[in-house]
Amino acid sequence: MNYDIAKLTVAVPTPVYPLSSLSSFGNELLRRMSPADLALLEPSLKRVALPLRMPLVTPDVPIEAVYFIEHGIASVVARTPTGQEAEIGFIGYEGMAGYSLVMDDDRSPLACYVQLEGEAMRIDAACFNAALAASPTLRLFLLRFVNYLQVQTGCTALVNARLRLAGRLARWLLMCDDRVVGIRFSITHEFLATMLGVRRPGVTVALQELEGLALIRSRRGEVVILDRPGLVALASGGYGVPEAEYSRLFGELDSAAQ
Amino acid sequence: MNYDIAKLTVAVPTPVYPLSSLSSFGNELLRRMSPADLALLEPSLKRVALPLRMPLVTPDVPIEAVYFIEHGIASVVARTPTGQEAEIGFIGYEGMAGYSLVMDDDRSPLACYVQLEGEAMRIDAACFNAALAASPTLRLFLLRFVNYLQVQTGCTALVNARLRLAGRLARWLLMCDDRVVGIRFSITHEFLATMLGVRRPGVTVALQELEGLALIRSRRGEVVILDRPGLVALASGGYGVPEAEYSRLFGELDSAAQ
DNA sequence: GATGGTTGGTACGCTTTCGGACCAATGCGG
DNA sequence: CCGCATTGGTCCGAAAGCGTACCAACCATC
Repeated sequence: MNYDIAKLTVAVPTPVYPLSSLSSFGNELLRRMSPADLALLEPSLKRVALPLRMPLVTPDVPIEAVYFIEHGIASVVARTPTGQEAEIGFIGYEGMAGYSLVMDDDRSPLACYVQLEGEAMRIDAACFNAALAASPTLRLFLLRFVNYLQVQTGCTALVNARLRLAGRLARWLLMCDDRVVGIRFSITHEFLATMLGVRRPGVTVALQELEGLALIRSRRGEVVILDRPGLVALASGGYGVPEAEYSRLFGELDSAAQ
Repeated sequence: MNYDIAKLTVAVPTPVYPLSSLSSFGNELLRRMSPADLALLEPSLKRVALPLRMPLVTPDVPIEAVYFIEHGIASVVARTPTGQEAEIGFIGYEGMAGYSLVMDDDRSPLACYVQLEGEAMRIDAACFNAALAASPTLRLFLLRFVNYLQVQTGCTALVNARLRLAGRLARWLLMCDDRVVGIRFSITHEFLATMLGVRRPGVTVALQELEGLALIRSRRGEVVILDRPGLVALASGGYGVPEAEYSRLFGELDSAAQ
């Protein structure tokens, strides 16, 4: 476990908005939306656990609920009919799963499931849609996240086409590090191979390469980030664009706030 | 030249809506939006030529105008700071360039430019934003296209990770074929290499492979599709998901209507 | 502390793709 | 009709990654 559950229940700093005594959320979208929009959602939000591999969106099935992630990581995944899959979106406490509803659709051909266990604020699709219908500003606000995710997915397509495995792996580790408390996280080679769309032994070798450069430290089922700038350099431009986009759209992430 | 300019000026079938005498558009979004929403946009729409390589969206620069493509093809392209690029979105008469405005953003880190010359209905960003502000239904309608494009980009990321060059090339040719009148189009190997993010000689070899399977016929600066089902099979699942998504969101494309 | 499932490390030959270079064919403009 | 830029075809060695297989290390459980 690489985050502190206890932290979720401790006191938070002085509220800025009247409502914020109720809005001690780890999720950046909930933290940053207007108090009025948050008030619309809040009665229907329920804190739920996100166990490993829990499906949040099932392909071509109506979306049951939206999840504002508090911590942990969910991946948006595309699959070929033959069962090959690759990660095309990476969502942590800065985002939400089930974003298709924001675009007035009720389902998606892409899957989304939990990759690093955590917690989320869950809201039923019906309640969420009602809030969207009631507040144009809520939809516009959440569309910024959709916009960001589109950029992120585009960059994933770019690095998949252009970068070698070590570079793609470095990017993935950086994105994971951005969304996790602390500098280490639990992850298996097998899992990384599925996400990156490569062979498992390839991941082993690539991790060794990164470890040889003293950028990470790799243990059984665990990776420790040692040198972020080094990883960014190795990702050779594949990391940074979506992150800058998020900052532009939402302001800087306060990583200490998580 | 692989489309018929003259066709743009000939009479169209009997209108369904009162407005449709004015709405003889090749663009599917303009054809399918509600008459009221079309009426909002129509006074500001201007038919413009899309010469090869014309930039429609410049990265990190405010979007000047939205282009509803009548024919021809625009590509959304992601670039690394080092200048490597790859195509992450493919837009023809079924879509629009400058879609970031629909998500209430005024710019994008992704470039968009013309890859196959054609024509578009252009509308100034300010006019377009005014129409969006005036009509919630217009935004919801165009969000379906954003949704579709997100799926398409995701599939691009998937095939870039999983498919070999011949498969990715087959997918690209199919997508091109879907958006072009006739079974042939003008394209250089160099250009395809840039789009797919590979070496130019690699494209030459892959095209020969497809030609050897009698799926296409390749001439200098031109490709002819001979066997669509064969290409779909070779793309091994990489083609079809976004296309089905478009049909679900907008109904079947009437390719004869173009 | 034996057992068995999970996870990680390694090896092998093979295919794909790369990077670079070079030349041939094409077709346009003078 | 010639010259030249564009485009396409080919070749080379090298690197990356694949598919497969096998074994070692680790860990939970009994």
